[in-house]
Amino acid sequence: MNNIRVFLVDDHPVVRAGLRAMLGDLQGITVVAEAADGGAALAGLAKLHTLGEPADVVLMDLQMGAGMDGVTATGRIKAGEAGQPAPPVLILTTFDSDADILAAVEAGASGYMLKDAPPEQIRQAVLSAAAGGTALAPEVAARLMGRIRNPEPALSVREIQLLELLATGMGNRAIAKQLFISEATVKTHLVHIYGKLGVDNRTAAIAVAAQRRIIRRP
Amino acid sequence: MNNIRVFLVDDHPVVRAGLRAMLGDLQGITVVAEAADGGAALAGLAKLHTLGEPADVVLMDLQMGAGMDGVTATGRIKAGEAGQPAPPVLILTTFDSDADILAAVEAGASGYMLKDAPPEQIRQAVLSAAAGGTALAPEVAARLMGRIRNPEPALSVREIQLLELLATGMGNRAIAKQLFISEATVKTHLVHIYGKLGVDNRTAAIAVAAQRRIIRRP
DNA sequence: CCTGCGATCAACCAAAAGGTTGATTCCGCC
DNA sequence: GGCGGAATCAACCTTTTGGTTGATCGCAGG
Repeated sequence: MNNIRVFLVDDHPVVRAGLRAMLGDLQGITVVAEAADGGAALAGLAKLHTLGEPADVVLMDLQMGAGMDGVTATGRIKAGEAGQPAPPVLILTTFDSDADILAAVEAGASGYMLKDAPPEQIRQAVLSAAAGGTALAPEVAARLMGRIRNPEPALSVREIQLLELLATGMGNRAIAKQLFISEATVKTHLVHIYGKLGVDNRTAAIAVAAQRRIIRRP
Repeated sequence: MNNIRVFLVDDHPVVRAGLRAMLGDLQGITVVAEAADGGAALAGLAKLHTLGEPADVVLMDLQMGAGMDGVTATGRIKAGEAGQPAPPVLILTTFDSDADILAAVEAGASGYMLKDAPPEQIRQAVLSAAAGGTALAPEVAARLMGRIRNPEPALSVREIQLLELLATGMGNRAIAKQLFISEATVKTHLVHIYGKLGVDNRTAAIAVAAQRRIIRRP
């Protein structure tokens, strides 16, 4: 059986319709179900599973809130159901910030594509993911390559996390609470961040991080 | 002739496909052309015009860069070609910041819808725009109402100037030097800015200002 | 002409952020 | 098994910001 069964997850009906139209026309690919958010996606996946018709690939939009959870949760299905491997998750999103990419890869996504990619690229990514491979948009791949090549200040995941909260205007105290750590630790992280970004205050850190696309700005 | 001729403008092939599928099914609506950016859109509109088959509605995504220009430019067609009215422009975007909405309305858009709106709402908006009416997404309408009820204090030119330097990560001392004023004055301005933006520190001010598009971010 | 507002500055105090030193724990790696 | 890096926290100190009060100047509008 070489018909690839795709599960769409995106909160925009327009985008779902687009993907459906775009992928549905292609022979060998069938869109078997859709969901508007992470919760519905998990329910849908479970249902398909019990029907004995599991999806082969999950195509998921990455939103700040529930998106990431979706990936990790999908991964957890794998752990729970021993014999049945979880479908690979292919992220399809608008932004290409380091923070997003790293988070997605770390959460176990097997691909990261941008929404403005040409249809053919998206199709290829789906095929590749279904075959157990990985698929990165050229822009994303380039960014990752750059990260490894440049011994440039490699920020840790935690530090990027911090940076993101920083950019929302939160004070050290608020950040500490949010991350369940002490203010002292926040300050330590900040000192490290400043050092790595070659900067000496939080505002400049945000400016540099945003410019280097370490964090996203909508 | 009651067949509505729609022109799609969106840089995401996925979204264009979605809209095409979503609107094309509906009787009385035909998607006659598409474009990926403002420039191509203008060229396409002109071409349709010379063919004697002008579009009735332009459905346009609003991107930071060229999107807004597209609306104004479309408006300019109207001014140029005396007898031929320009097609109404319906904005369809992801974000609903005050600045975006205001800018769109000011530029002459005849509608502002959000991409996560249900298909039916989008169809209604297209029909309404084609009929010469306006269409606002409920969320957008609510936001506008809120603005009228309690208008946000406008920042002075000087204050925006400050904000811009602020966003580069400069300290008060540096800003003072740059603007040839004293640190005291910088602080005074900042206090005013914080008040107007409803914020209490510089980082949050930048976040809000950026979100409201009060300052640029490349 | 007077009122209001933007821009400018000063002095002062409280709070937050920045910087340093040092210490602990938990990893992964050679 | 030890080495180094990431993450965590504490105590202490300096600098920067934030917040307040009050004052001067110039210009636009009623």
